[in-house]
Amino acid sequence: MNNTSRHCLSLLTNCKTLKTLKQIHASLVKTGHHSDPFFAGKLILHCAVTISDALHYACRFFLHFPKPDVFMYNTLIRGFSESGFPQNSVFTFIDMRRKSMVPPDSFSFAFVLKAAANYGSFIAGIQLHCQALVHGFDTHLFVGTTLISMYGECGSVYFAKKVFEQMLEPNVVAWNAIVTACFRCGDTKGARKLFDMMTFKNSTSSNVMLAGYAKSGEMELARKVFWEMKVKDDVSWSTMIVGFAHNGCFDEAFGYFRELRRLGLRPNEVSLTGVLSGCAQAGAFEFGKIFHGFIEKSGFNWITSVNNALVDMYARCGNVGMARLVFQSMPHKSVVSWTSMIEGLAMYGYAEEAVEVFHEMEGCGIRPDWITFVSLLYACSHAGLIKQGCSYFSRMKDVYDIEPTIEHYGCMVDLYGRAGYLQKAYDFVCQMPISPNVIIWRTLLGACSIHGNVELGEKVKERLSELEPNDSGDNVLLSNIYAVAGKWKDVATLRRSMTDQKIKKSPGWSMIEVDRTMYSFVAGEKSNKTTAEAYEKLKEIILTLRIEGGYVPEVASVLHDVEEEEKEDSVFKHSEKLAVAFGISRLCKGRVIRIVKNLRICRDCHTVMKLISKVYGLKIAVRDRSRFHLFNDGSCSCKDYW
DNA sequence: TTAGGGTTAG
Repeated sequence: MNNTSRHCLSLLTNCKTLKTLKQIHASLVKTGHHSDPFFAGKLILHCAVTISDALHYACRFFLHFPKPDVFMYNTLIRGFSESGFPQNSVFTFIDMRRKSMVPPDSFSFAFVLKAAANYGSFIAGIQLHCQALVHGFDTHLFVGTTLISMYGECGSVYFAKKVFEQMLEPNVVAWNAIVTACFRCGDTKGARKLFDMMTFKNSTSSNVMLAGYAKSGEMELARKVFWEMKVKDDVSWSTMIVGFAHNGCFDEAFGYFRELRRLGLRPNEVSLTGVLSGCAQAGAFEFGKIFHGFIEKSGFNWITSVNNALVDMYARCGNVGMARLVFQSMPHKSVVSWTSMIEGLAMYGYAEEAVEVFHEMEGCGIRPDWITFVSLLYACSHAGLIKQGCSYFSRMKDVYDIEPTIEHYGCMVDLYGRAGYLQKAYDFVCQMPISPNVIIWRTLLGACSIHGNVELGEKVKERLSELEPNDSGDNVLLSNIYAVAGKWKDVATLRRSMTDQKIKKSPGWSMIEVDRTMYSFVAGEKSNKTTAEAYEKLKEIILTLRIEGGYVPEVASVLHDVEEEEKEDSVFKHSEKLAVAFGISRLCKGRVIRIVKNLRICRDCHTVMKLISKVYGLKIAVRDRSRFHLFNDGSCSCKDYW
């Protein structure tokens, strides 16, 4: 290789943007390197794999190339697969064999099988398996392992085991692959059996077990394997931390993170995104801030995934301003960063801002993906932007060629339903090209509950009962619809049938962080000291609100047909009221009160929060199951539309 | 070629 060639190669390797890539391409043409498959292959590799928005450039270049070799084909197959177009990988593989008569090598199979695994296509996978048989690659170590992993992803542990059994001398990687496949297909016992049978294990083998147990929610078994491991690498630690966070064990996640630091080990970006995700789910703002400080100090603040997790954490912990600051200071923003910001703003009802961010994103040349549109439509539905919502729904298909998924349809049902166009929402569901799932019907039932439509509510509940007969939430929603309409007989019948079928209402809980401890309150629970303290404070607050704020309890949605006074008593037990009372009693003045709740906030609690914010001059952030409510000076950021 | 992470409608 001469100096010019070496220079071209180094330019290609360091190229980061499509613009410089085009310049390098031009210089390759000048020097005559462009028709050399080696350089052409490298060029495509960088277009397709390294630079996110340059795949189309790679395709154009590839199509005009006179005789692409197997390396070029493999690169394009890999590029399609890694950029989220797995079907195109398969088409390219077929083209390679049929049109160009280029025989595939082991890499071609490995890449294309990974693509088939990515979109979980068992049919494509089995056809590729046949091809591998024809070319004699099925017992090849690399290809065999990818086949096992593909069958695992496609849910066929039977075929995965068959491939494994036919391998002549499976190495530790193949063993790890078959254990992973068992876990993916839910065969936890099979995975354990194979793990115990392994004569040689590497650190990945144990990490596979940790990940498998963590994904099946078996954290105790994961913990056992973890502490039995002689050498724990950073993947082992991050698997545990993330595993705990995903299984709702936030204290454990934070504990393992602390232990990791106590041992003098440096956490990696995966552990950090894991703990941040834990903070986001739990609403642990103070913890989140500590991790942010650590991230700044230890230089993780240039990593996009860590910043994305920070944006999400701040948004979900009630501080969308900080989420914005982190977002603005990010050195590089991916589609996930933009989507997280849109989603964050949408949760607060700041739909106009969310739409603005979306247009800014388009202006930067970032292509939105299907999740971006879910967030954007969510923003519109939660703020009553019906026209815009409809227009983005069609824009998604017409401009970006993104096929709407059940999630997008769900947003549209919510958009119409929440705004009161119940018949339109119902017709929309009936005309959907995808068959509606429980969530779609539940969204519609929720809308019927907001707008008090008994007739449609009953019709929708019937459909829900066919799909999921024993859901407590659905029964409670219908019961509320009856209660608001004053149909106490129907309420009683429904509640009797719930008792008969042993359907229990899931209790409402709220959490609040005080002095870096998370306190949780459950509706009606009076067993401990903190709850007693909260009840005492709440009594005093309610009295103040009655005198100074003119508060009258809204008890319409209380289930039973009982006396008004009893109904009042029942709404005073709501967990978010207890949490806010506890916050007022314990937190120093001037601090924002942040509450996380598992159910939707009720109308009476919403009123109380608004009044507290005015009478006590406090800012309160309540995250309910679906969105944020920021109470300040007597009003809420949701503009009472939720 | 095997293991860990961020955004997903109610």
